[in-house]
Amino acid sequence: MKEVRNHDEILSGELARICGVSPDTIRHYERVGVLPAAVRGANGYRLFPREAAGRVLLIRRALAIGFSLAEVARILSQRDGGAPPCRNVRALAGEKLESLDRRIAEMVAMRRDLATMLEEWDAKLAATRDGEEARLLENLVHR
Amino acid sequence: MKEVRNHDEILSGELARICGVSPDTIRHYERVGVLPAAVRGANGYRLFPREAAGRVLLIRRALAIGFSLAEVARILSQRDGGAPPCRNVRALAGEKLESLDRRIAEMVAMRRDLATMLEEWDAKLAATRDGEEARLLENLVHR
DNA sequence: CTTGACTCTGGAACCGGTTCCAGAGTTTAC
DNA sequence: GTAAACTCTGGAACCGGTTCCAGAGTCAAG
Repeated sequence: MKEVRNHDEILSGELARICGVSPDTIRHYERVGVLPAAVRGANGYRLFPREAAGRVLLIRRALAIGFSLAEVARILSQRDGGAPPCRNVRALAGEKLESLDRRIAEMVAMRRDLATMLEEWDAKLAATRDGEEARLLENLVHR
Repeated sequence: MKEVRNHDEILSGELARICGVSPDTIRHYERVGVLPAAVRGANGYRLFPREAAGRVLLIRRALAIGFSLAEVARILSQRDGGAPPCRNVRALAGEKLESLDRRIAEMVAMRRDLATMLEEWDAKLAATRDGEEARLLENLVHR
C-alpha cells in the first residue's frame, strides 16, 4: 500500500545508490547532523526527499575539498537555521586552501627527497652484485 | 655508582630528547619492533647505545617519506636478521613514490577546484550586500 | 627525609570517516 | 507460506601513529 506515499520520497538505500554511497554512510550523515533527520514512513523507514541527493553530493564534495563532517554540519545547520553563512564559509574555505597548500608543499618535498634517494639507490644497486649489501637504508638516514 | 655503566649507553628519555621525540614514542618503537629491544640496567631502565639515535632518525625519515611503522619493522628486522633487504626496499620505495604521486595529484586537483570556487565566490560576494544570501554552498554542488 | 624528576608496565584513548555487527521487523516476489 | 532483499537500532571495530593513564619503583639534590 503505497498510495499515501509521495512519489518524491525515497528510501535510504535508494538515496545511497543514487549518490554512490553506502546506506550506512547515509545513516551516519543523518546521525552527525549533516543531513536533516528524515521523515519516517509508517514502517519506521526513512523517507528522504529527492533533493537530499543534492545535499549528499554537496557533503561529499565538501569532504573531498578538505572540510570535515563537523565543519559541514556546523555550516549547514547555520544555513538551515536561517543565517546566511556565506562569509563564514568563504573564510573557512580560505583556511582550507591554505592548509591544502601546506600539505601539498610537504608532500612535494617528500616526493622530491624520495625520488632523489631512488636515483642514488638505483645507481648503487647497479654497481652491486646480487645478494650483496648496498646499505640503502644508511643512505636514508644521512640525508 | 655508575662505574660499570658504559658511557655510550643512554636512557630512553635522553634518546628521546636527542631525537626530538617523546619517550612514549621511543617505547612504542621498541614495542612494535622497529627499534631492537634495549638492554636493561640493574634498575630495569632501558639502556640504548648512542647509535640508536641514528636508527630513530632513520625511522622518522622513513615515516616522513610514507613508509608505515610495520613496513619499517619488516625491513629492519630483515636486515638485522642478516638478509640484505636492499632490493626489497627499493621496490617498496618505488611503490611509495607511486602512491605519493597519486596522492599529490589528487590534492592538486582538489586545490584547483577549491581555488576556482573561491574566485567565483569572491566575485559573487562582492556583488552581494551584507546579510544577503549568496548561496555559495549551492555553487559547491553544481560543479 | 623529602621533594621533584626520572623510569617502569600494559592497556586504553585519540583523531574521523566509514564500515560492520546482531537481532528484529518489512516488503516483495515466487 | 517462504525466502530473498530490504530496513531498523545503537554501539563497536577499523586504520596507524602518538599520547595518556595509574600505580609503582628509582635516583639525585637539598
